[in-house]
Amino acid sequence: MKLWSQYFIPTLKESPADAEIASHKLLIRAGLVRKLGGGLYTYLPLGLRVMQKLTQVCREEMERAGAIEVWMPHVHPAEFWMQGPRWTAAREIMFRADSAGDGKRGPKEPEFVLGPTHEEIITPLVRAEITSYRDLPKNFFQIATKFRNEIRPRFGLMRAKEFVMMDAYSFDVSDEASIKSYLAMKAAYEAFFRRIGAQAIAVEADTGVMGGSYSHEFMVPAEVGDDDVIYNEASGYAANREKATSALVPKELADAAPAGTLEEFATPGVVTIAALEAAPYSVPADKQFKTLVYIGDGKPFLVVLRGCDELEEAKLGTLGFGVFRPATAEEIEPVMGAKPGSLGAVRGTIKNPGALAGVFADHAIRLIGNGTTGANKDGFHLRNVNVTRDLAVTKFGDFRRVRAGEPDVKSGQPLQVRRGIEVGHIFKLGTKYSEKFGAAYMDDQKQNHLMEMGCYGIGISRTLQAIIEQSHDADGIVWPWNSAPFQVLICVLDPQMAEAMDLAKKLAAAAERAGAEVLIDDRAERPGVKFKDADLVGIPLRLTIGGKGLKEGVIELKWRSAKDVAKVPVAEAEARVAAAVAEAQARAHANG
RNA sequence: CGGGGUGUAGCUUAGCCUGGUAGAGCGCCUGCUUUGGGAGCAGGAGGUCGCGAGUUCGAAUCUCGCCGCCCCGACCA
Repeated sequence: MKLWSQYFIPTLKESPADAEIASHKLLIRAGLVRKLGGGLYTYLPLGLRVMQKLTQVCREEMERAGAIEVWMPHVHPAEFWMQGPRWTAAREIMFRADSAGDGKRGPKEPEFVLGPTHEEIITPLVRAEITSYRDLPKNFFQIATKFRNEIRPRFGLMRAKEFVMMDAYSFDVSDEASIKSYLAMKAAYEAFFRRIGAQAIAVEADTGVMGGSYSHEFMVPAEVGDDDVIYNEASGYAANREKATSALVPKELADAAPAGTLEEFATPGVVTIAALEAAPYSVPADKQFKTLVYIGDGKPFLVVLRGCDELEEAKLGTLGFGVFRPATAEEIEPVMGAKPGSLGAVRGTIKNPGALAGVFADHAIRLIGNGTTGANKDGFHLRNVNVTRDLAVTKFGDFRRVRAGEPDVKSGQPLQVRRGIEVGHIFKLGTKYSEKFGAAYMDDQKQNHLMEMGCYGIGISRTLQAIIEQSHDADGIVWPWNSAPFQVLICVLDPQMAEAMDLAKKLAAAAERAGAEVLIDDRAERPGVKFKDADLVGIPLRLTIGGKGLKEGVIELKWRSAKDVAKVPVAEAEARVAAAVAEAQARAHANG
């Protein structure tokens, strides 16, 4: 039991100017956190209590799923990362942790980095400690601070430079066993989000810089989310924007027979899809080929899409390049023979085809049949371009961005799009890291094999804010029972009345015996202030003890999530409070 | 890193265009009154106007540079 007057809950009437979204404003106004700098926050007592709640539920669910808790350093010798498979890609987001001196001691390359995640640390550990199939499977997790030098921290805790994450790493003897671990974690995640009262859904996701074979993201639907979820409610299909695909191109699509002769025509000044759509050319965007030049690991490659489609850059990750980026105009001309706007992938028109690492075409261009593309000659295009006959395609793939309304691959019904906050992510990694670090085990036939890995993350601090985003009203936060910093708030309107305070303490004890945590508002404030703060802070169950009520022999019982107020006779109050707590716990247990 | 915005008391801000005493509300302190949905009156403390140059007799205000913060884009839990 805590007394508000002795505790520290600095609430604010007005929102700070730098908060835009509801959950960010409420985090500050309800006194949960304070900002130190961009993406850096101090957790005040109330914020810390919520964090501890989430952490504990997370720990319980991980352990229930068979994972084992460890604690790894946050300062990593950089050589672990240099030995790993993603140093080039990951180093930009890592803080370096050299001496804070004036640079005389500081080497050019970092000696230490702050850990953004821990694959590079856990894999060498397991390599050294586990060598027999008898010791597998193993799944290690920790709940700790992560450091990422985010280019743009956002929305309070939503994307911070320093944040709390649960990260877990599974090691298995085989692909099948690894899938089992993966599914166990997926179930544990679902249990975790259910218990803390967050509505999170699992969606198929891209593996990104993590590498590996497949993954799911856990998304909390919210308008302010950073990610688009593409889904169809009926079929159950759900994927994030980077991964989403559709049945736009039928599987059995027969390529049209070549039609017409390849023909060059002058298009002076035309360098955009839109300009070619306009008169006098009038070529619809879905009959144009869009040719993009990228640089992958230093070598240029082409991506061909329909003129009406957008490239989903993340999908280029499937091509196997370590890093890739759009080519500059200066890089393009020597390879292609023309400036951007007149490019094409027609055989024989590319100036220096030998320089290319490949020509990758989106499946959807097969829908074009007879189309138009750049001639690799400034001011000229080619018409009657046929995919199979004319284009120098190395490989077809899915590179386009899916749009709402396209047919779902599962049901053929239209796909929908909504925004979401990514609160968790699970990856089946395969042997990407175990191979790099030599994490192998010996089987019962004395054969050595690489371990099959998985890695799993939950953004605990981000989840905290996502809950607020999902559960608030005009007056403040509405905490789910299991996430609340306290479950019961006792508002004593006349704290100078000994009778009122005595009753408050008795009720607090009853609520505590029933398993709740109690905060008593004993401040010498007017009732209006206390009620406003109570709504703002959002503790699920509020008991009000006032001089007026006591004269009538009643106290009030009110749920934060409901409007109605129940008057309870003082004589029955202890029993009623205990029953209310028990009921809330049962409800929280049943549906989160 | 590119684009846009912004910086005045602990918080929210006015003043800046058109240079001349830095103002309000909330919060805080003292007193009196009030006491069931962010009270009233009276008194008070609190400011290098983000930092640095420049223009000027004089700069919160005009000019230049830097920095912080916020929003949009790429990345992520």
